[in-house]
Amino acid sequence: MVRPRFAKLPVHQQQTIVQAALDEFAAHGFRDASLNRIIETAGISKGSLYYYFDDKSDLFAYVAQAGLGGLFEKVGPLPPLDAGDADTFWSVVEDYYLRLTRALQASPQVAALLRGWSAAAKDPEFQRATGELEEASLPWIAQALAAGQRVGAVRADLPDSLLIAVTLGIGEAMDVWLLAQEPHDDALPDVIAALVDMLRRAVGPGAASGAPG
Amino acid sequence: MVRPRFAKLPVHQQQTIVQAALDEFAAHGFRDASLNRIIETAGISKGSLYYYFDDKSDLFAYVAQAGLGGLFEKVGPLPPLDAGDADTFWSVVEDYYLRLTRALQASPQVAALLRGWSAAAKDPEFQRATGELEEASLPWIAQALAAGQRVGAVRADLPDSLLIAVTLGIGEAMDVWLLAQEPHDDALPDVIAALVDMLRRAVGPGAASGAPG
DNA sequence: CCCGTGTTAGACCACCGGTCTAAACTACCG
DNA sequence: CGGTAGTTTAGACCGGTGGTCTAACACGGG
Repeated sequence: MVRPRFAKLPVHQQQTIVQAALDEFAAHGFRDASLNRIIETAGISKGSLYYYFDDKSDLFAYVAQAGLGGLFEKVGPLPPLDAGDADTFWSVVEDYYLRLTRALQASPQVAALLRGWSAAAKDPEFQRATGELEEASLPWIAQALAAGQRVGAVRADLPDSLLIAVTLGIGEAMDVWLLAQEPHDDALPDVIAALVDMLRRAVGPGAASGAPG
Repeated sequence: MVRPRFAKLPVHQQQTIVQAALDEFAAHGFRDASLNRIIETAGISKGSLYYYFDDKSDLFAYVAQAGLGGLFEKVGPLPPLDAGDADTFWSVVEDYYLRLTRALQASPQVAALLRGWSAAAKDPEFQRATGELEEASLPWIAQALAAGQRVGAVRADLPDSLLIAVTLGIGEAMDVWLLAQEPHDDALPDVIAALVDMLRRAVGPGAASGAPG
């Protein structure tokens, strides 16, 4: 995190570097991205890169943060989730998820970046750098679930950590599956609805099981 | 796949190599495992290793196959899933999942191996070597889902690929969460029941949603 | 002019997975 | 027993990686 220096660079040079890194990370993922290729594309030396960034993870974190920032700027903030009843909660989730998906489809490089993220997320050194981002998103999801519980849209009979884990797991499965599909834009709302409904079934209240607990 | 040669080695030397590789892969995952450390631990030269195995992935595939073989030997084969009704299907799944989890808890190294597997599964070169194993397990899950659909235990209104993706996602989330918990062995059945119930809610038939489609 | 500070270039390091060749070992055959 | 063909081993070597370090450069102020 030596980025104060980086901010003092001329903007177009910042953009050159960030763009080169984004290209490389999006194309090859975190681990297979090559710093040598990045500096070659950006036209800077290795010394300069390490003058502005701590290491590879730091660079990735910066690029990812920039990408995510642009994304959420387009999507807008998440509306309050506990303003209505359970149905409202889930329709807000569905709507927001749809907008997020559309934004991601419009920014395929950012989407590729995030895909590579989950692929490398187990790397401990990688976690250290992106920890802030993940710590920012994990309570985010915890808060959403808590809001859901407040309006009776999310079950409260299981540990929070389990609900979070399953939500993340389903979310990742959805993302992977969505990315593998061709984007039939007109069919997307129905698909998203089905996906969110699956999540609702899993983490919503009410039993689907016929077997006695 | 040069392993015919490997089979001709004295058994204890095979074990030495496989054990060294298992230790390394379990400790560091696929990508961060070092062949140099493996050959140092096993006391062989790099030339020898590459005389018996094509490359890193090949070695991993062999070790993983051995580990999985031992695991399923302990757990036994999956009972037929389409012999009864929907409740039977899900109770068989639950029972088998419980046994698998217990076996994994008894073989933490194999568990670590599998964890590292899913982490590196996106690596294309890695896929090539473990392709046989994955191709053996992926239709496995597809067949299980198909059997569930036959007895009305699994919904049929969504694409198979989506059901598979979500099942895998929930499964991985369960695994991750289970691994993060201390193994209270007596509470495990209830936990597994809750997890399988979540899966059943998501991919089972019947609507949990109150919102109109 | 000179100096100090901020910046850059790129040689260098240890390590990686993988290749290759020459030596060593083994086994068979005359 | 000697020679030889085939198998196995050792480890130097290759291009690449992320990361370090130092010497040079640019440049503003006294």
